[in-house]
Amino acid sequence: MTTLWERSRQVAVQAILDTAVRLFAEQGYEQTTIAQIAREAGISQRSLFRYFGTKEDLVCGDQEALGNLLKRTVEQQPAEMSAWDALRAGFEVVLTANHTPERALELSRLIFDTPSLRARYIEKRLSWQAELVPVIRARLGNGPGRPAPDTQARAIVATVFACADTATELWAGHDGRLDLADLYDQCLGAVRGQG
Amino acid sequence: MTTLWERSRQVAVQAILDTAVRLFAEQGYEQTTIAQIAREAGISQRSLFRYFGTKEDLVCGDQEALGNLLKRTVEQQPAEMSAWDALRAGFEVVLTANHTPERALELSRLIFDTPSLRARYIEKRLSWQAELVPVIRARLGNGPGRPAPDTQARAIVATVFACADTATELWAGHDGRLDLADLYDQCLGAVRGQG
DNA sequence: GTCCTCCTGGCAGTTAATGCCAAGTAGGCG
DNA sequence: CGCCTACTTGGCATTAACTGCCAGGAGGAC
Repeated sequence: MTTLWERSRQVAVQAILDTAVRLFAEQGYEQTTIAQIAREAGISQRSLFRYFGTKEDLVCGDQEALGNLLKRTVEQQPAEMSAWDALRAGFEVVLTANHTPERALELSRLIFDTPSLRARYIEKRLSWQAELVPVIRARLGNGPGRPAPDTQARAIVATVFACADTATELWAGHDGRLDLADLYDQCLGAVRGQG
Repeated sequence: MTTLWERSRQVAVQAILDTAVRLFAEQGYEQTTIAQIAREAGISQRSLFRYFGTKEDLVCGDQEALGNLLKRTVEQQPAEMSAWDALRAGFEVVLTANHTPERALELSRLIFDTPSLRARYIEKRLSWQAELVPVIRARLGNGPGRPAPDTQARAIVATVFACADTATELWAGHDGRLDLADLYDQCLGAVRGQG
């Protein structure tokens, strides 16, 4: 039940999203105004702000869902798997669940080329990081002479995200011709010594 | 020559900065308007925007200088020093050059607690990263079977910044009672295996 | 049909930020 | 000292992202 509203809402969201991404690609993010997107999507400016709280959410909005997916996937990895491998597995799942590669490439380029978008994107990712820290901490063995588990977990999560980000940037810079998972492994290998 | 203008400019900048930081600490960043800062600092709103291009620059403004300092310091490390050690040395210099610890703590907390500020801070950080990549690449030995130097350099720089950020967040969370350089080493150690 | 609920659109208002122009001030020069 | 030039300052208008408020319309239960 309560389906028609939700369905038309989904349709509206998709129409707005398509319009926005098209306009951003055509004339750039900063040069595109909310008024223009609303006009071309056939919706009022006021309602657009109800669907997407901010202009940046038009690009980074569905990151929320990906964050949850990542967390759930990492949690479900076997307990004997190391923190690094569990995160790697989560990253892999998120990659395949993303969008079509073309769309993902378009969005990645938009984000990496627009400072304010990139900042916003990372801001969202920081909240995933925070949520992942306890999950990773639970997976760490408390070896002797190691830093506090919290510090350790935070550092590991931050590093994994930094490498994922770097890999994505390289991937977008090469127009998606390289394999993203490969790039991720290379980045992590460069950091952890041939990992 | 051209001293009186520069001197009074310095005075004005400092007065604005003090007013702004005080107001931010008192009532929060979002709740403080540019108009209020300008009024209390005895300057017109228009001139305030000439000194500081954006509201966020009132907090993150001098990060620019720190970025340059970091880059120069890393460049000047002996050629035989590893990329990791050179970055570590640069980080150390930046730490001591920062501000008084109290001021640094206050600013760090403000940044970490205010999403838009944190986003802006990361944006600045990303531009340092980009500038540091060629410096680090020049320092990498082209061992066999390694990833492309560019990938390697980007990954290393991103990781170092991720650890520095994590350490700063932990430091601010503990009210500055822990040693920041220690935290940085712990983070990097957790990532690189007892580094 | 009636009522209730939720969504939508318009309108006004706030805030950050930018361009423009007139007025003021420092400093060099006769 | 008086003048001219260079540069700064402040007020005004404007834009763009948001937000609150309120009237009106479209589902859905009875």
